[in-house]
Amino acid sequence: MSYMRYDSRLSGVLHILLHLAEQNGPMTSEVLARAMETNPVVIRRIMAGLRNQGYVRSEKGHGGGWSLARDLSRITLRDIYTALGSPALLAIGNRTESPDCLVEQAVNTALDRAFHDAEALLLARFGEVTLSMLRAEVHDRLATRGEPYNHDLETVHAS
Amino acid sequence: MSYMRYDSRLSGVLHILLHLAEQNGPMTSEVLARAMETNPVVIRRIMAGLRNQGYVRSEKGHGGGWSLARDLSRITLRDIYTALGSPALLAIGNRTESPDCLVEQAVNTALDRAFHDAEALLLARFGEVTLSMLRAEVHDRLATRGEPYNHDLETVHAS
DNA sequence: TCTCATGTAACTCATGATATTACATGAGAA
DNA sequence: TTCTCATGTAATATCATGAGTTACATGAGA
Repeated sequence: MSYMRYDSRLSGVLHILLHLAEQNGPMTSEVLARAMETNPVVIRRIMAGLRNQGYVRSEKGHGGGWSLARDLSRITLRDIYTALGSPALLAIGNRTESPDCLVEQAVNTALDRAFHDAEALLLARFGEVTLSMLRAEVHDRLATRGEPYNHDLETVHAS
Repeated sequence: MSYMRYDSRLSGVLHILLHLAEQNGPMTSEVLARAMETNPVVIRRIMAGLRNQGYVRSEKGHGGGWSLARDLSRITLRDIYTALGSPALLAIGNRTESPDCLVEQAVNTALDRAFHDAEALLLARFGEVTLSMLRAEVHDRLATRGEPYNHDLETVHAS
């Protein structure tokens, strides 16, 4: 498997949650991992965080797996981002935290302003979008295409 | 040396350029590397890019080193960012580029909008700030403090 | 009690950024 | 000319991190 230069967990988790929403029963880490082309343990690790925040449920044993614990209209992208532990948003930053050098202080101040505003913008955008909006968009696209309804994860993500 | 979780080259280079501006003659990679707590070769690699874009000059031999090749008022943070090869700004991104799955398409579209706007904001901010503005800020801070003038890199960055 | 599924610790592996080594090139001083 | 200083750059090594993997424990249902 090739490695990402950036963190794609948010993208991956949203994908999983939307598939769960179109599903009757729970889905196993095994199945989700195949679809996401990763390892079941990785799925469990990520989903464990969401479960602790009350977004999903997990059940052991026969017929067990992962399912949604809350209505999609009450979950924003920002909620999920936070539930993932608020990973770093920016790939660039200052060389040092609180330098003695005045020159460096000036550089840091200028860059920090820009960094802070960009992060605030991202978070604000994330906060405006609920998962139910994304689901609606999926249904719109399906309707536009006029294709038969198929949300089945195994079929869609067949390798 | 401890490692950064993000790219701090922009921050480092700006710092170097502002110190060069307060300097009479050229400064060697050796001296700059000590101040930036890195290796002279790293300095040369980074500065080589800036030289090719016409922002700095390098001279070999006795009395050689790095010096500015353009007025600070004609260099924006964005210029330097670009000269560094426009490194990635965001630390998060989509799992896949152009997925077949409609659900993933919807997720990507939503996230991409936010990502794009945040990047545009950052670049716009970078474009508004010239290095001469930063130098002015340094001088303001010095004046406010009422301290004696000292831009000497070796002194300020004494370990 | 057997199987399935999650829970989690421990470990391995791949990658990319940075650092280091080594040597070539060119400029000025002696 | 020759010595020293400084950049130019290829090749290599190091290190932090994220992701993947293995192994085994726990608990639920058939």
